[in-house]
Amino acid sequence: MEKTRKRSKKRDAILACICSTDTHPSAEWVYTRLKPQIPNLSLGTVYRNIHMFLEEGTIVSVGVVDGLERFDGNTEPHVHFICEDCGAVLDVRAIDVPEDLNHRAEGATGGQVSACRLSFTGRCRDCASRGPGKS
Amino acid sequence: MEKTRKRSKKRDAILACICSTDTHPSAEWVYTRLKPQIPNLSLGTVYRNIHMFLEEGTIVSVGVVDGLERFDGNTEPHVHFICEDCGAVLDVRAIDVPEDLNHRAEGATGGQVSACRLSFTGRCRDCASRGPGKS
DNA sequence: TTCGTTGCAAACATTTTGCAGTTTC
DNA sequence: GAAACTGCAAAATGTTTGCAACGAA
Repeated sequence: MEKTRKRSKKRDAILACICSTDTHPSAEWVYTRLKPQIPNLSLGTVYRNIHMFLEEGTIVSVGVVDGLERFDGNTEPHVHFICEDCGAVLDVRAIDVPEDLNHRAEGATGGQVSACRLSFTGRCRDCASRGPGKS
Repeated sequence: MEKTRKRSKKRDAILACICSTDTHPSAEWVYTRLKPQIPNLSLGTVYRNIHMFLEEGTIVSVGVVDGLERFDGNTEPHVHFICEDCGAVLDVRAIDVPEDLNHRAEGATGGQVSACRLSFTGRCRDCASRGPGKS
């Protein structure tokens, strides 16, 4: 018994919001951004829909940064840079994920690989240029 | 004014616990494992010390899996496999992180790279062999 | 004796969930 | 009209923190 899915304006808006930014937003970010346009939006709805998108593969999780899970509407495998200072998540287009890596990982582990994540952590250019101030 | 650090048996035990396993444990896992030997250990202490180890670079974070942050006493850069089914985090020794990647990332982003993380997600061998049952 | 460390419990922050009302088909 | 979707608030979860007692230097 499959669960039929109905359309909803809020769902459309949430997905559009995630896909129209390169900030790799968190649920709260999406909520805050949509709230002015959709005053009766609730945070629970954002979480519920994001979870749906993840399940169906429409979006992807970039991981948890400073306690907040971050998402990406770009489901193509690509490399990320995560700033430890400001929490920014940036795409690194100059480096790409080696093609055969997933297969090699399956061979090495004997498991099934569904995704590969390659990311760097450090201080982004803006934070680095603000001087060596640690935090 | 530097903060001098005093020795503590609990701290030693926590670090030893993390370094003596390849399960990439969570704070709670460490707590549960040490509790029988150290009955008056408290979870807050585990968190506090883990945070200390992270700061000084004695251990490393592997990321958040199923809402739990996981740690690794092996600070050498290496590849991980994360099972979506059972939450296991495994080392993938057959694949290694390309050497010059951090430098290339710095060049590409203009920032300072402190670490690189390469990980696969999927179903581990044990879970995969249990048949295609989704969850 | 000094100051870092700890237990304990309360505080926090993020995410999930139950339910009653609303929207979509 | 049935079933999915949503707002709301309460609950659940993982982590942090304040404070008084404790332990190492």
